[in-house]
Amino acid sequence: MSRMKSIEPTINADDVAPPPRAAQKILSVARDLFYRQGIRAIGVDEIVKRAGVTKPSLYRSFPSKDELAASYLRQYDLEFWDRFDEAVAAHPGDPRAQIAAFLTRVGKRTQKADYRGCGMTNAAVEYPERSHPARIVSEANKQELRRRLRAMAAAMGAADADTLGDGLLLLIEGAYISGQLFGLGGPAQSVARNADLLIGASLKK
Amino acid sequence: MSRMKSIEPTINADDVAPPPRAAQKILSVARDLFYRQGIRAIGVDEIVKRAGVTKPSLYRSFPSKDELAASYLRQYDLEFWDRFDEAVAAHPGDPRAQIAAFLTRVGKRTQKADYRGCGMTNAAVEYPERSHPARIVSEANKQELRRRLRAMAAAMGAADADTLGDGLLLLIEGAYISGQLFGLGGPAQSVARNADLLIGASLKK
DNA sequence: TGACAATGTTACCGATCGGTACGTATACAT
DNA sequence: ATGTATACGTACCGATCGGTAACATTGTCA
Repeated sequence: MSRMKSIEPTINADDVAPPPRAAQKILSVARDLFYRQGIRAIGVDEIVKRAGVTKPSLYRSFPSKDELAASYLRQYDLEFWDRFDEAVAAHPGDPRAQIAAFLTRVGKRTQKADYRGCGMTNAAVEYPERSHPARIVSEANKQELRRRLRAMAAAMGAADADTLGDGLLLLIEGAYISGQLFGLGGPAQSVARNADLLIGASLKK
Repeated sequence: MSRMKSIEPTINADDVAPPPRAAQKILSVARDLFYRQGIRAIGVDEIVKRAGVTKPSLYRSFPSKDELAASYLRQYDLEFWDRFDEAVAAHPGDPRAQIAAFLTRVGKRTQKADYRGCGMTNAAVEYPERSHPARIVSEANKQELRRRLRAMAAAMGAADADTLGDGLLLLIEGAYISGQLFGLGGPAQSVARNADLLIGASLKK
């Protein structure tokens, strides 16, 4: 009720977005809290408090907390593939360089102070049940990542493309976890170098 | 520390400080539930119910749920190094074979139906706060693992031992996570093969 | 047997969990 | 103005969270 700042003369001309303003704010806050603290660690009360809204607003835009978590991960999925495709686009037709570019960036990100790993991976750890909405999004993302890594390994001319693709996936997941386990100076900073060594050892002679 | 399992029916000569029977049962049940479902997902009520005891029994043996979780991880730590040292002892003086033996077993375990990854790693994901009792145990375990892997890499004669040791750690953590993310047929089954390729590529020529 | 300590039990605490019934404020078309 | 639809807020729900006070039972010694 202390919303006395109606200095604005008429209606806001810029905010023409049809989806409820509250939903966007809620998702934005939830994304931040879920990633940094974990999904189970954050209650809906804290989300709505920090978003400056109330609970019914949350439940009008999202059917449940679990679905809100799934929405957070769907957004995370989009941003993940943006980053991935950015590395791919930077080196057309050169999958080895594409991997190197992607992993160099991953390695750098893991060295940042507030790094908390991969939101997808973390969610899967928090929710082992296969049917959980958040986990379904997470599993789909990882399946697709595996598919693409194997395809890139094949394009590199690996002797055993599936094994190399899976090896790269193991290194990536290891970097995500190690990045949040060890802080600065952790093993994750060497992920690009190790991946390149593994690739070199996996190509057809 | 009186590690003899005496069969004497008389007084317990070895077990000088008899840990309460209830405490053992509680820890056993907690270990199972924490590992399979996650620590945050399990309440103390469920633990005591399944253990056939009541809550005060739990809180007389453990100061808090967080400390119970830490105790679970301390036990996990012991069993982990048992498995690790078993692989080491199987191939004296041959660190490359030791790693191969350990990772072959890890790869096999990840293919079991109820595999839920590494309890240490999972706990660290669940509790990002550095000061949490469970996370402290987890971090110590991982630091030690890193130290030993780097030492083994050096013993193998790696060109860059620290990088290889860290690469092996990334593969291992990746296997833990991938094992629970993808079920059967996941990337984790190739961890030993990929590790061997990486080792081969990292030795001094 | 009696004394004592360890262990187990009943019943309860305040706080927080995810979720909802229901009334209110605002915008726009008629 | 008035109807109508939509967005938002107040107040509350039962269940469960981790944790505890007070009491009953048990086993082990002298």
